[in-house]
Amino acid sequence: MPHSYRYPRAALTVDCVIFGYDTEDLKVLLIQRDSPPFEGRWALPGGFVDVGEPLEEAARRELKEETGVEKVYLEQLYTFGDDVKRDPRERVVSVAYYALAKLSDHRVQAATDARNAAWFQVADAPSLAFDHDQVLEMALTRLKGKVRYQPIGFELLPPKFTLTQLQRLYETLLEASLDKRNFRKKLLAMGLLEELDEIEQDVAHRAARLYRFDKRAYRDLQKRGLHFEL
Amino acid sequence: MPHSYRYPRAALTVDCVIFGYDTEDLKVLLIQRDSPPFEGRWALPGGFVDVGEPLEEAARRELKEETGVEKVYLEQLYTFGDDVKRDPRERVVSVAYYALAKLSDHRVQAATDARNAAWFQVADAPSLAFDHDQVLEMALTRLKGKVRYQPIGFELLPPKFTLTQLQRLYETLLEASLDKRNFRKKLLAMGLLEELDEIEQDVAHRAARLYRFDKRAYRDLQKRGLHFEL
DNA sequence: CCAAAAGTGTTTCCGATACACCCATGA
DNA sequence: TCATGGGTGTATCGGAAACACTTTTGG
Repeated sequence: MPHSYRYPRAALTVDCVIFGYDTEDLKVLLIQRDSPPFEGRWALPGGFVDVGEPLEEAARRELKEETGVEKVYLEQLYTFGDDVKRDPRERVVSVAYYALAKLSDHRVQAATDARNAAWFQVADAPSLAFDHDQVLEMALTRLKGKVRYQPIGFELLPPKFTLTQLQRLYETLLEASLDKRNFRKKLLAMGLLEELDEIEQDVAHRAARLYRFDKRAYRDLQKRGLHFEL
Repeated sequence: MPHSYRYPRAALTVDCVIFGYDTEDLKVLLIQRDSPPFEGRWALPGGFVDVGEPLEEAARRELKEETGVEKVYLEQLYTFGDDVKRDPRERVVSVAYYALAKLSDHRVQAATDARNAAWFQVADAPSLAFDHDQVLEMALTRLKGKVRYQPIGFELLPPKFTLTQLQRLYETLLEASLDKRNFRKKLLAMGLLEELDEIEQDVAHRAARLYRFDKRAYRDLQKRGLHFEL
């Protein structure tokens, strides 16, 4: 026990809510705890922050160690530290992040690690360890809110996608059905979609054109002070 | 040095960006540091979180101790911990909050405490200690964004205010000039303003009617799933 | 009576919404 | 040839924006 301080200190952790999307449903990646407290319960991936480690780096490290997920969109969500007993062992303050992963890239990883990891439909996720239910709920609220005015939805889709896939994603996130023609008109009018000379493969009907999100155009849009919306 | 841990731990602090509004300008309350590091420099009020203390409680305590401000609207902003050298002494992770204060209630306090405290115009605040410039900037961005879709502007005004005062506040926050008739139409149409049978006093022209923000009506609005906007 | 701000409606315009049919492809 | 989804245009509606003069009050 070599590290001593004048006053007691809280432990500092990071937790990650990793969202994925699966042509139908919004999913979240959970790990099953292999030790107390809450042994056997599902929880958000996360762990202790090293004293010399930037917060976001800690979040990415834990993400990779526990689930194999890397190189994802990651954003700080909220810091949970109002309930001093949220961890039964001692005072733990946790900085929560949420991540958006392209499910296609991360299908296999789930079962590879020492810990048991699995994608759950957000709608029927089990009751989680610690206050992680609350963290998940906040992440979901944030995602649903943010998707309206920032083009983060694209982080959940493969790099090349059809307009119908994009529309389904928005319909899932916004919990609303959208008009196909109006949706296309709006999205294409923004000029943020690059129309590719490719079409989807292996479908049992007319193949749809593929598009790619144009990051450069979005940055230009931002510079001109304009906003993405709906 | 009675408190020992297996691994070294970061120190945990809270910092507060306290905004006030003064019929003209947006202000921020700063304190002058009386000890190193950054002795003499202006900084955001804040300090260490006690191990048994909820985060928000720590923020309110520091706010009161250092500036006398209490009972304000307070909301978590962001947790700063990516730069491991943001405090030159050791690793410090800081949970930042922002507060909205009615300047009228807090005019005197500024100079009362042991530390030197003062309201600065946000536009010409001095360069701050630590990474507090960055914290202030983020708080400002958040305030400007949030004011559009949540009725938090009222927290900056006295309980009874005129429509012109409210409009000036929004013009300041949004950095835009608004049409008087359209502004009034819109705000009154929301039904969130309670029209009082009082008028402002001691003005050298026709006295304006006073209004009060109707919290109950807002809660009802929220329950019906509707949003405040602009 | 003058200065200063309060208060008040209507028209115009643009973006949001509603809506239905033909086309291409693989089975 | 049939089932499945892809792709397309127009008319209507409603809220946002533009816009100027009269009223009240104190000095």
